[in-house]
Amino acid sequence: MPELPEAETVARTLLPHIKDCVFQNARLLRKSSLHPLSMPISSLKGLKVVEVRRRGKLIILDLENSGSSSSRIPKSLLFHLRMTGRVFTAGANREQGKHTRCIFSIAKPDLTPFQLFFDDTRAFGQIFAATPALLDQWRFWRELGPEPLEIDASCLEQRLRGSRAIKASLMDQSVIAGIGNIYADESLFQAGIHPERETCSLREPEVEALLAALQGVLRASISQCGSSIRDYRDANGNVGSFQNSFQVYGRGGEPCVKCGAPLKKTRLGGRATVFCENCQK
DNA sequence: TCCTCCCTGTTC
DNA sequence: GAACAGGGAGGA
Repeated sequence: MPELPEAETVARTLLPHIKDCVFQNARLLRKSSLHPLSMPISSLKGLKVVEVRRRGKLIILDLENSGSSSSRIPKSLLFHLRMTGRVFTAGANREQGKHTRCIFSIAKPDLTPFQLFFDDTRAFGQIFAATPALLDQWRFWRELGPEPLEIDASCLEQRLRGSRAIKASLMDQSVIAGIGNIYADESLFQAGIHPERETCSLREPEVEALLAALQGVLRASISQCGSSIRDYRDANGNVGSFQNSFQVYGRGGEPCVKCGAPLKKTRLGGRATVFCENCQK
């Protein structure tokens, strides 16, 4: 389930492959894999990749005109991997797979062209070719919250208003960006906070502990190239290893690493939720 | 604010 | 052959 650390890892591993490469042809194999607000992918032809970065769970390729003519409006290509999306490069001869949704052919000037694949088994992921004006029309983008690794506790406290369950707030991308089910459960456990606590009931030290846990878990996962449950791979096809460090996610019924009591598994907001009733209040 | 749906492979 | 995995859109 690609969340912030996985998107960060894909962006980092993709960059050296495609920096300074120019988009040529593109083939969209499943219409619904293109965001409805997106420009046609053919409009990327002739654009050069100048940067690959991440915002929340989104992977963003910044593009600019490779020639001297035509418009200077910056464009970008965004990937949202959702659960099973994968972005990777392959040789010019690689055939489309069963779950390939889009193929871009790209090349560095005067070098052999190759391909940028977007595969997605469950087809929830989307690509979005955009100008800044188009992105502004996308409500999700407009309302995307701040990066959790760049905020302080007072900022988080301000954003955690209202009476919702804290886990629902953490996973709300307009509150903070990039947190999904795995890192919400893991950070709440580390901070000793019950996932159903109302956000407005959290005291200042608890918010500080929560942010510290969140940032610690995200940084640790990034340093281990993310978590691979089954589908996730980086741009080189490698798995991450943070799944070996999970303390609660996917461990319902197993003993708590802190107190030994069996971890409780419930559903919260339609999502599987695992926590320790002893350690999380 | 909460629920259902989208989608497909895996597990029970 | 049903349950489950789950981010976000859209509706109740």
